[in-house]
Amino acid sequence: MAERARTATATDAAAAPPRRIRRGRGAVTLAEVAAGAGVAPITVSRAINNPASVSDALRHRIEQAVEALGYVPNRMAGALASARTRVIPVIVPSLANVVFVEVIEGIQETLEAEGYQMLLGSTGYDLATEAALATTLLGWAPPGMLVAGLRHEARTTALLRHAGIPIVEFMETGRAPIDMNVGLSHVRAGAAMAEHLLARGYRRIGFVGLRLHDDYRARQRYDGLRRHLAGRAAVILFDRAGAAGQVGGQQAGWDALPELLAIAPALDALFFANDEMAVGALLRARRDGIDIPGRIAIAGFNGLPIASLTTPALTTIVSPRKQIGREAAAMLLARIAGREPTTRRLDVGFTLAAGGST
Amino acid sequence: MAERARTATATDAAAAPPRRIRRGRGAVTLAEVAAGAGVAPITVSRAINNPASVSDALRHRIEQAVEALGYVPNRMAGALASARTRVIPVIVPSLANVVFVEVIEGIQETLEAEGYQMLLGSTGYDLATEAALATTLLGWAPPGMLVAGLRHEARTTALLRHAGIPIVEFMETGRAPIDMNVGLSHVRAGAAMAEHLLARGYRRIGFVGLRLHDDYRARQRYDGLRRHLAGRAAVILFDRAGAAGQVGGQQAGWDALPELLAIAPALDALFFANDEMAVGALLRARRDGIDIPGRIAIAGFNGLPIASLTTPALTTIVSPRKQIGREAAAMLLARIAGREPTTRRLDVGFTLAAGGST
DNA sequence: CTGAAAGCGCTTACAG
DNA sequence: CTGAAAGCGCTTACAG
Repeated sequence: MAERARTATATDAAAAPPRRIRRGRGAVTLAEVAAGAGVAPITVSRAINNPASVSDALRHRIEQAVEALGYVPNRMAGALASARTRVIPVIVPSLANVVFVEVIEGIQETLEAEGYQMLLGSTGYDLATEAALATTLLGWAPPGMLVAGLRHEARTTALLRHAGIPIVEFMETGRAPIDMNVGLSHVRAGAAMAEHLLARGYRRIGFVGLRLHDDYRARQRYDGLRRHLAGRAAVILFDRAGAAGQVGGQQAGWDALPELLAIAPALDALFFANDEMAVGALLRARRDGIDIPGRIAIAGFNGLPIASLTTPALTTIVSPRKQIGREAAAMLLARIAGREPTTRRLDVGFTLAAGGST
Repeated sequence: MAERARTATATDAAAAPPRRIRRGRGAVTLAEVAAGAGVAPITVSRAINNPASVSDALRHRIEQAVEALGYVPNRMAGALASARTRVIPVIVPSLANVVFVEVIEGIQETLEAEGYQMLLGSTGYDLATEAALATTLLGWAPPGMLVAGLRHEARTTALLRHAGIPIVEFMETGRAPIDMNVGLSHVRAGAAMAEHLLARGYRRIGFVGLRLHDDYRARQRYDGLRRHLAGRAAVILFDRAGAAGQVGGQQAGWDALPELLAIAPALDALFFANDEMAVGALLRARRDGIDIPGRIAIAGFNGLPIASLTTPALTTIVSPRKQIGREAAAMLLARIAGREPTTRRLDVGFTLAAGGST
């Protein structure tokens, strides 16, 4: 066997176990393994994909040849021939946002357990990029697809709707999904925070976002807040600019606090679009000696671990991010396997964690 | 044209622009587009991949057919036939760590600009998983590959070394790479912090890591610290346990501070393995009224934005993470294009940002 | 500028 | 349990 292996890879000087994988035109092929083991290619294919279907003797010879030649099956050829891939594309707006990363972890975990691989694409919050990405990714003939959000360009929606594969849109609930949906209601989350702030006596409330034009889920939280407060408290919206691709947003919160206090000194509470901004504001308050919540209350959204470590602890809304990922992937896998999931639209809900900051 | 298109997709009831993409056995193929446009398949291929090589008239007819049928090219078939893919695998230990995410952003940015796509794999800090992942990913016959770190199982190293494609190992410098390398010296980073702490008069120094068994780059920083302090200051290593997959590590730093002060009250400085832990310790100190740096100095590693927002500001070592990603991708693309990069081993360095916490 | 033929590296049926 | 033939959906040469 070793003899044959060496012959097959003549350019390899003193090859022992060190394999020679020649990729592109030139990689070790199934046919070469078959020749090495003295069997037909289809038998090698079976030995690899369904070992039980091949006799022990042949399987052993084939395994040796695979080892000796350093054979790595060409997945594209396999996928093309079988019309089956185990790679599932996942489209998210950004990796710079911890929230998506945690959802992705939940997805990855679930997919991996079933032998699927994740192909990650990031749009940079741009719907045109999303459309292009969706097209490219569909070109890999995936068995299903996961996309963040329910809002897309019309062509993206049309493309996915007619792709003939299961699709899960994850993050928020709301409008009708292309196919399936897992998430939470950001409108209700905003309303929940409104209720909390009202209950604690705040009546002049500012909502502070970062590049809200891109972040429509934050806008939904604002909408929920505004509607719930209507007639009961005053609301102001602040849309902060900020470096694109900025990780976190602490700096934005840090910068915002003194400016907003100067512009609107009568405000008694600030609901930030996310915990990073809220933490940045808390840190600024700490440095400048601004009393929280005495001078002004501060709340965030997401429920990041750091929220419970600040002084005072940050009031925030905890979203079950990893669960969203797991449920979305599970729903998709069920449909890929031909099973009908328990539900095609899942609202995972949220919880409000009240801290000392409000 | 529309007439023919409709004929080709007979199952499609009242198809106007809404395409019908039938994937797997059944997707619209290049051949169907060719039939629709009344040309040979190869002409459609050219019209798509090299529009200039086809006459305006034909190109126009083909574009219409593509549009009408909702044709999405099958990338696997294309890649198999041309032995060329534009998908580049990137292997990292974790996405839960901001540091890798930022490197990934740099990579993605650079790859995307050249029309390449990233296939992300995460190992969960497990080298056996890394080996499996590398094998699978090579099966997609990529033109090159990016892998975090210089330490792998022997089989992974052998596999990649003989894959016959350019490989960049990124994050740290040190031992000889499989092919190319971009990163910084974590040993020198540890030594730099040692020098800083010595200069500020600290002589009893603790290094605090989280699951150091997995995080060998943190161990390298500790080694640099220890060696540089040898004979000049006392050093103690604390290896904290912590939930796997924990995002951040603030909780670990929060928990560690009081415990370490109780166990080793004579310590005068703590160098944490990363900024998250250090920030957690700072927040704990804030809550418990522990004077930083009066009672004990605190330093971190990474240079996250939050480091400059704490009170006192956190002393840390800033790693150019996005640059690492950009340089690694650029180096790889150069080699894929047949150009020799300026260098095959790049040390991007680091800077020490001294804050009030030391 | 356009096309007929062969082939990329596998797997699916169909036979034995 | 094993194999010969055909084909997955494209692109590469080679011709005109």
